[in-house]
Parts: sequence; C-alpha cells; structure tokens
Amino acid sequence: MGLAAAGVYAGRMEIQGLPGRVLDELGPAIASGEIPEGAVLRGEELEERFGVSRTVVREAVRVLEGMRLVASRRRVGITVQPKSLWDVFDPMVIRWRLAGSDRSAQLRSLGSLRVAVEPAAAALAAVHATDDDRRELSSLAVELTVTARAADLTTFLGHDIAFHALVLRASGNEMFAHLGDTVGAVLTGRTEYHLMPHQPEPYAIRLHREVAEAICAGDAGHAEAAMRTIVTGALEELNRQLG
Amino acid sequence: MGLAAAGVYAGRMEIQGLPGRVLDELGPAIASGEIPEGAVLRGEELEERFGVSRTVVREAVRVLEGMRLVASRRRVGITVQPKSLWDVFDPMVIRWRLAGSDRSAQLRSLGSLRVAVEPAAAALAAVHATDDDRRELSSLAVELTVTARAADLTTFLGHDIAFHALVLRASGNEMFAHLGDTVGAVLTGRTEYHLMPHQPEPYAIRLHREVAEAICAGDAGHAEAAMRTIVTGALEELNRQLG
DNA sequence: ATCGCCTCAAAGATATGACGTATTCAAGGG
DNA sequence: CCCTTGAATACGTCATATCTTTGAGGCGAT
Repeated sequence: MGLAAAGVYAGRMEIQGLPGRVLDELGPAIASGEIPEGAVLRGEELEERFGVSRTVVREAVRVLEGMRLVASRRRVGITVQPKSLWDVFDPMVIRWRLAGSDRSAQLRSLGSLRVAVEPAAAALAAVHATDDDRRELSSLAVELTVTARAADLTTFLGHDIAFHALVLRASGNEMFAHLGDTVGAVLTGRTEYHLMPHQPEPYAIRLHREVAEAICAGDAGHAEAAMRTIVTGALEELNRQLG
Repeated sequence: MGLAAAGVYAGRMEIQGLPGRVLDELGPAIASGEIPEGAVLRGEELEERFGVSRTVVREAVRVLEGMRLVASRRRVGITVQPKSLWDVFDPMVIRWRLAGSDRSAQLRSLGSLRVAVEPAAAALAAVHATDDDRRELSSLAVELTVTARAADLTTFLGHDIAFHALVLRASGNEMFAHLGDTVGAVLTGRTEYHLMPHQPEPYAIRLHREVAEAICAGDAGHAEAAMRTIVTGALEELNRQLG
C-alpha cells in the first residue's frame, strides 16, 4: 500500500448496545430542537417509548447528562438544558446537530473555528511534523490534484479530509489533532448538502499544494498564510450559500 | 450591583449522586495516568473499591465511555483507552488533567488553543458585541487595572477570567463562547501553580485595555492584534516556566 | 513416532438487560 | 410547620449474550 493510506479518520466508536440505540434516537431529537429546551421527560415514559428497561434508560440519560444536554433531578424528571450549556465540542453532539435542523448554525460555528485553528495548526506543523508526516502530506497533495482533475468527488473528499486531519495531527497539539474528525464531519456535511462548488476549484487545490510544500520546507509563515486562505475561502463560500 | 458582575463563569454542574462520587475518583485516576492505558478494570472490582452497587458503577462507566476514556466489552472488562482517543475537549477531562500529573502538557495544549482562538474571537467581538457587552468590557478593563495596581491577585484573577470569557461570548460564536470556562480553568491553574509573574505585568494590563477599547470602537484588526499579543505572551511565559 | 501448527468446538468469564424493592429527596397540600 | 406523595435513586438478583480462552483433535513435516 502507498504511503498515503493513513486513514487517520478513525472508526466511529459509538456507544454499544441498547443504551446506544436509545442515544441515537434521543440525542438527535434533543440536539435538533425537536424536544425543546426546558421540556421534561419522565424515565418511565422513555422506557415505554423505546421498549427498554430502566437500566438502559438511566445509562443513556447519564451519558446525555455528561454532555450537559439534560439534567436529571428527583421529583422533577429529566429536563432538557438550555442550549448554552451544551457541550458543543462533543463529537456526538456535533454530529447530531449537523444531521438536524441546526445544521447551518453548526456549520457556521465550525467554519469560524476552522479559520482560527487550522492556520495555527499549519504553522505548528511546519515546525513539528515528522519526516513521515511531510512525505504523506506531499503524497496527499498529489492525490488531491489528480482526483480533482478527474472530478471524482467522493475520493477527492476522502483525500481532502485526510489532508486536513494530517495537518492538524502533525501540529503536535493533541487538542488540534482531535479536531480532525470534526473537520472531517464538516467537509462531509458541506459536500453532502452541496454547500460548495461542484467542481473543486483549481485555486483551492493549488493552495493545498502550497500548504504541503511550505510544511515540508518548514516555512511556518507561508503554511499558515496558505491555510488561512483556504479556510477563509471555505467560510465565505459557506456564508454565500447559506445567505 | 455593578455592571461588571456578570459572573458568566457558571456553576460546575457536576453529575449528581453516587455515580458522581465514583466519577470524581475514577476520572482523575484515569486522566492523570495513574491507571495506565490498556489497564483492565472489572465491574465487580469497582463495586468493591467504591462500596457501591452495580447500577452505580455501570452508570459511571457509561459516562466515562461517553468521554472515550474507557471502553467496555463483554468477557474482557472495562479497558482504559489510549490517550489519543480521549475527548480532550470535554470540560471534565480538562479539569481532571489539569489537576493531575498531565498538568503541564494540558496547559501547553490549551495555550496553543488560546493563541489560535482568542484573537479570532476578539476580532469577531469587535463586530458582533452588543452595546451591553461593550460597556461591560470597558468596566472590566477598569477593574483589571485597579485590582492589578492593588496587587489583589484573587479578585484580579476573577476579573481576568470574566474579561476573557466575555470576549469569547461576545464573538457570537457558540463554540468560542464555550471555551470561556476552559480558559477560566487555565487562568486559575496557572495562578495556583505559580506559572506566571507574581505581579500582573503593567504591559499586559495595558493590552487588555487596548482590546476593550478596540472592541468598543469596532476595530477588529486592532482587537485581534492586541489579544494575540496577550495570549502569545502568556504562552511564552508558560514555556519559560515549564522549561 | 514425535513435534509443531492449525482449526474448531466447548467452557468459562464478564458485561448486559430486566425487574422487584427500598430509600431519598423535594414539591405541594393540609 | 408537618405530612403526603411522586419521581429519581440505589441495591441486589436473575437471566442472557457474547467474547476470550483453551484444549482436543487432526494434519503435515521432520
């Protein structure tokens, strides 16, 4: 296999079993606003709704409580917390919101986050990337160019995700690295919902190559600038599409 | 009460009850590395260790599983996941790591994150802040100056936290806003562990005033630049102190 | 014939799911 | 101010599912 086969975009690692099933239904319902802030759910009600026992409901609720989506109080029930308290950085919450009616708000937030983080990550990567990282980055930049020319959107998306994830990881900052999956979700989302040009823009591709070259050369300033151009461009495109 | 009393730094909202107690002990033990990666815990063992029932252990474990700190598999037990999978943005995980032996690594990561995010937030705040935000920001800048001169470290810290949280919130980006508590934890941590000058530096104070003024004036570029100087300075100081 | 290795099936261990009961807390009525 | 009451909370037991281990058997090679 080629050097480019990293596949950093790791498996989903969902929570298993029945609590997972409950979560997959309840979480999106809350995150999308279908169950509004302040709504009160009773445990027993959830048992019936999902046809599971208290054990399962309670475990699922605990997880939601950990994400600050709900709070459970005696004599009151399970209360949906105001949005402002939610753990908006939790990967599950992000995915749920991207899948639901909050999608555009979530994409905007993530867009700004990318503008802040990715250029900084590129600059750090220029300093901290390993030789393997640099080799793979070059390789991905080539793949990106090739698949863009072939207008092969799906594999192009895959390489794009891998590229950005690699830059974030190569920064050497664990928190940046963990945004790789999130960025992947954003890129996937905006492709699925056609929030970007249908043909990858040659200029954007060129910028990706520039980022790769600058990181390989250890030129932090150039890497940061090129990456900033990429992500601000993406944010502008997003704002254009969403009005 | 004065305009400055926002107290955005919301209450801790810990998970309640016995599972919370278990979490408060088990979480830090894992996050600090005291229980190493790959270690396997059995449910029954945890029941004995904490003197609680299975229900409680299982709910606590589910929450840890939601943070990706552990994975629970049949016939094998509860295994501590490799660090690279942890949800490093989870506020609880951050607090646990800041309290434990990972403190310096966590502070470094957060330092870089601040450098990336806070200048961007300041620029956005210059555009999106409400009039109330601007008034309160000015007020906080004054308080900061006064308490710094009085060398009143504790209240100074409080105002510093409120200042940065307010800028993040005023950016209008929910994800930035949620980093307010995290930044608060960082500032508290570095004060507690004496990782900063014992006297607030007059230059840093001046920069805070500049940020406030720029945001009030709607000058995004200046706000961003001043904030960048603040956070890069903090990061450099951190690197100096940690070697 | 003995050793080594592979395959498959039984066994054992552990999480998982469900449920009955008791306790605790807080809201609301007397 | 106390009492009732409703709901979450906590405990313990049982049954089930599923994974890992292990060991028995077969097969080939030396």
